[in-house]
Order: sequence, then C-alpha cells, then structure tokens
Amino acid sequence: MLSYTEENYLKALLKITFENGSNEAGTNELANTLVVKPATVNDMLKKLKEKELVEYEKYGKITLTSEGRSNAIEVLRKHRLWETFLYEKFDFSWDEVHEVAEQLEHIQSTKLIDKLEKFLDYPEFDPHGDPIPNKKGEIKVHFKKTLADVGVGNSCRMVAVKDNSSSFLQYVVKVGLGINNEIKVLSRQEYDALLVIEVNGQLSSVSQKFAENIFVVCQNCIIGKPCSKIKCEIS
Amino acid sequence: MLSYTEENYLKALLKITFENGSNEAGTNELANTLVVKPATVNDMLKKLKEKELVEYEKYGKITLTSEGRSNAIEVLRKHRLWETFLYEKFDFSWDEVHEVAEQLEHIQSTKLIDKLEKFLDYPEFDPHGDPIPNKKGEIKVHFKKTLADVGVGNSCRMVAVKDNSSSFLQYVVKVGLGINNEIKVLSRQEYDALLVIEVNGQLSSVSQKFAENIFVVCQNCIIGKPCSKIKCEIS
DNA sequence: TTTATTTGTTAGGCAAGCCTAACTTGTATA
DNA sequence: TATACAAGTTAGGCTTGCCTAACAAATAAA
Repeated sequence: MLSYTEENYLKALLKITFENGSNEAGTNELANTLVVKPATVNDMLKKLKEKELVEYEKYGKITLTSEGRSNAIEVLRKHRLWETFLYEKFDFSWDEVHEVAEQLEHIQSTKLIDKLEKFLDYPEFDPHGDPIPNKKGEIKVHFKKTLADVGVGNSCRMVAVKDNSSSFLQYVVKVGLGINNEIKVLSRQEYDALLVIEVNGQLSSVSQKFAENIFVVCQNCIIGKPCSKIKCEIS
Repeated sequence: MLSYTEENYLKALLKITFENGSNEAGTNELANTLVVKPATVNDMLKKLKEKELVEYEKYGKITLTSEGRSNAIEVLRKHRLWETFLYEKFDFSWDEVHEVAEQLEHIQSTKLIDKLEKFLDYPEFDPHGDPIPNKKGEIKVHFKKTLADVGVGNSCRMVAVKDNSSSFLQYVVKVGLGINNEIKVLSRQEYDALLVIEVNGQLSSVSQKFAENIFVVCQNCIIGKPCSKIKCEIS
C-alpha cells in the first residue's frame, strides 16, 4: 500500500516524463512539480527505489519502473474519472474540478473506481479533454495541435488544455471558451504572434503563450484520432 | 484546517459521548475506539485543547467544545452521506459502505458535500438507519427500541443497527435482514432470552446480544418519531 | 482505611515528510 | 582547459502521530 505522498511522487514523475517526451526526470524538476525542496525529493527517491517503483542512481536520471508506472497511471485514472464525475454529475465548473479530484484520487477502493467508471458510462476523456486510462492501464494516444498552430482564416475545435493552473483556466472561461467550442482564427500579428479569435461571436485577443496551451482539432478531425504531426505522448 | 487524524479524534469523541449517553469521555475509552495507546491520546488531547476543540483537565474527563462538536458532526454528516451514496448509487452492500466512507469523510469541499446531499435528494437517514445531520449540524433525535424489546407474537420493522462491526453486519445479512424488513418475534426462551424470529418466511434463532443491536420500530411507528420510551440520543 | 486495580500521565524514542545550510558533481561557457 | 553555475547530495533538525516503560492519581475492593 502506497502512502498519499508516494502516490503524488509517482504521479508527478509520470507527468514530467510525459511532458519531456522522454522517460527521464531530474531531482530539481520533480521538486518544482511537487513544490518541495530537492533535498526532500532525494530522501523520497531512496524510499521509492527501495520499493522498486523507480530506477535511479546517484547523480543520474530518474525513471519509473513498470510497477511504478502502473501505480501512477492508476492514480491518474482515478483523478480523471473523478474530474469527469464532478463536472458531469455535480455541476462543478471546469476550473473547480482539479482541486477536489486531487483529494479523491487517493481513495483506496477498486470497487468504487469500477463503479464510478460504469456510472459515467466508460468515458474516454475527462473535462479537460485528457484521455482516461482504462482498467488495464492503457491510455489512448492522443494526437493534438494547439491553437498557436492554426492558420489565419481557419477554424478549429478546442479539445483540451495543457496548463491546468486556476488562473489560466479562469482566463479560458473569460474568453468564452469551453470543450468542443469552435474557434476561428481571424488574424495573427507578425511581431508577437498575438491572435484575434472568435468564439461564439465573441472576439478576443490572446497571446501566443495562451494559444500554446489550448489543444485543438481541426475541422475534419475526431478526438482520439491523429489530426496533425504534433503528437501528445501521454502513453 | 483540521488534519485527518484530528477529525478522527473528534468523531470518536462524538461517538463515545453518544454511546455513553453523557457528554464525557475518558482517555482509555478514546484510545480503545481509535485503536491507539492511551499515551498517544494524551498527546493529542493537549493539541485539541490548545485549539479549543475539547475541554479537558489533567486526570479529568474529556468533553467536546461546541466548536469541536460541530466539526465532529460535519465529519459524521459526510460519512453518512457518502454511505448513502455508495449504497444507493453504486450498489455497495450494506456492510461494505463503512470502510470506504471512512476515507471519503475527510475530503474537504463544502460544495461537494452540498451537491452530494442534493444529488441524493436530502436523505434523512443513512443505509444503517442512522440520522444524517443537516447542513446546520442539526440531527433528528431518534427514538428507538431494539429487537430485544419486542414482545412475543408482535412484529416490528428494522430501522438501524447499533453495532457496525463487519462480523455483525454479515451475520445480519445471513439472517436475511435488511433495512425496513419486517421481523416477527415467534418465541423468547425464558432462560437466555434466545429469540426465534421470522423474516421473509425465514426462521432464525438469535441471541439476546444480537437482538439488542437491531433497532426497530413497531408497526404504527414512523421513522424519526417516538415509538418507545427508549431514546437513542444521537443529538 | 488501607490496598489493589484501573486509569491517566510523563519521558524518551521512532518513522514519515518536510526543511536549511553546506557540500559535491556535472556541465556549459569563456 | 579552467571556471562558474546549475543540479544533486548529505547532515542535521523540525513536526506529527505513533510507540514503550515507568510513574502518579483515582477508584474499587478488602
């Protein structure tokens, strides 16, 4: 049985290795993600190595073992199922679900999670558009591009966000955006890539940074199928 | 913000004082309930006193302050709402709900609990028949008698159990009993008060100890209204 | 009322997770 | 290649929540 803290370390490692597009992570990187000091991470790494959940040598890189990885995926699965539940059944807004799901993801009960999944009718994506691992730990590989990649005059549909910070999510809502909303790119400033977009008739200017955090599919794409060369490697 | 452990101490105090029919508890008693050593309880009592959640002097009795009590009731409310949820929506059996609810009761989110309550349509009693405190912390006073109080030849309806141990609950199921089932008392042995009861046509012999742990209402009673002089003082 | 037993307290210790401060190793840059 | 900076490590310390062992107080029994 893993502690709440151990689960969070594994989950953070999964997140980092996914974002890096490799299967390696560093001590500082992990410390930043978890908002603790590198020294603390070092202690924990010894424990996780002892339990054969990570591979790791002094001054080397950290990788998840397959045991560690499957534990991390299980936590991710719970997190995303709970997010979906809160969003769909309890009218939580899009930017509220994360915080509560952070707590719920640590509840230990296989039966509960299986029932939850069934109750939600086996969803494949959470409210942020991220794929939900199935019971076997399989994750749909998800090909995505961002709003920053869409050409002027073209339309796309939002499927997910990259940044889950509350400030970002609130901004997204302010712009009038939500999952499955259509976005039309009206112009792009040469100098700083500032975009003017249209969402449900509402015009907004958004920065490049903002646009890079909005995952989209183009008009002929289907969620879960390739829609560009930009591969979002979750699995 | 209270820790998981602090919440459990307060909840245990509420339970003990309820069972004692007084508002006092002792160190050993609390240690037994929480399955820790008295010395550990002593440490925690100092902390809870510091936080003004309990009143307590050296070698004296422990009582909850109104602040401590309302915290404890909040935990109890969450516990019972989650039990109801698991039982009604996720097909958990009667004896499975407790363990998972023990974890869920510590999730911090007022919105979540309010939505949960609404989702369940403001239930007044949990699957064990125990009253669910409302948002203000009010608990329906519940007058109950037990199966041991029912006269030979009379019928009653089960509304709750006193003992929540898994072994007891499994035994209850084995006898064919569940909430709202009608029980007919066919005979009572003079010597040891052994009862023969009939539930859905099934005859069983049950001990006095067993019978004392089954709360019932008699035929003309309504749950939540007095049905005997035996008062079950939860509030 | 004296003694035995139960109940409660104190002191000192341990593991988990966190910290700071000082150090070492690795790597990028002049 | 020398050096400076970033990344990682170690040592020692803190809090929380638990423990055991020894002791003190209260209560029940003789």
